[in-house]
Amino acid sequence: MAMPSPLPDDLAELISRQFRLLGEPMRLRILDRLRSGERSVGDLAEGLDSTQQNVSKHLQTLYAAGAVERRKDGNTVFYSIGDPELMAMCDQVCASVERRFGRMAEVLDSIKQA
Amino acid sequence: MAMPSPLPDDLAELISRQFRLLGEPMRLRILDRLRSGERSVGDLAEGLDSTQQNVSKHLQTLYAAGAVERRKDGNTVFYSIGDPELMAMCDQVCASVERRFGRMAEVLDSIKQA
DNA sequence: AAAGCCCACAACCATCAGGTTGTATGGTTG
DNA sequence: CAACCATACAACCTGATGGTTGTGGGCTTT
Repeated sequence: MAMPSPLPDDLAELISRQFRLLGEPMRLRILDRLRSGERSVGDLAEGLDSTQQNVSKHLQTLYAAGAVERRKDGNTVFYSIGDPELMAMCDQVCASVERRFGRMAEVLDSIKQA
Repeated sequence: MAMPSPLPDDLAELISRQFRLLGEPMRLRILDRLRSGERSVGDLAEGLDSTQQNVSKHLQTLYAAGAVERRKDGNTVFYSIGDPELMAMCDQVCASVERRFGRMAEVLDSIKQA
């Protein structure tokens, strides 16, 4: 399924919103931690060396977008991956970045040899 | 190829930068117009109902990231898609958004019937 | 019931990036 | 050479957003 052309303004807005969701390092790092299974807010905050409030805020954003799921147990809340498709996209971009850096490394090597 | 876990801060920064590149409606719309072939800056500006300066600025951003290519002919500059992989990602997210809205439509219908 | 823990909400600040306006640069045309 | 055109550059304003701080609200434990 492809994008309709010309891309309507409101659809562009929706798509860009999805990309912006993944356009913050902290959110990517949160999602990364969730790959190994569900985690509590405090657990994430500690592991990511951030504040509970900040992590909670980002989790709200991710949750509102359907990127993560919630499970409440006692007074702790566990979050987990809610959209495997988004994770696949992260992998895809990560691979792209690594390829790009691979090419950069080759260029640097060729310069070094000259 | 998957993301390394735990995701290093600098890699998270690089990946998020890629997502942010596509996180602006105007850039998505520019890329969309380029799907049908190379376009000049003024051409794009007119079609997108924006200013030449604004479109040019976004094109610089896209170019710096390798998302588009430049070709100069006389005193006009033609831009074209530089990274088909990014376009595939746009399609992917667009499809995801449409699926999501499809589900929303279903829910709304079920509510309406109740 | 009192204290403590975990999380969410709200207000604030600082930063960043998109849009606009004005202008410079480089190439073409008369 | 002068006028003109297309593009790029720079300065500015403003809205959006990430991070911090303070606090409130559940739930658990003793």
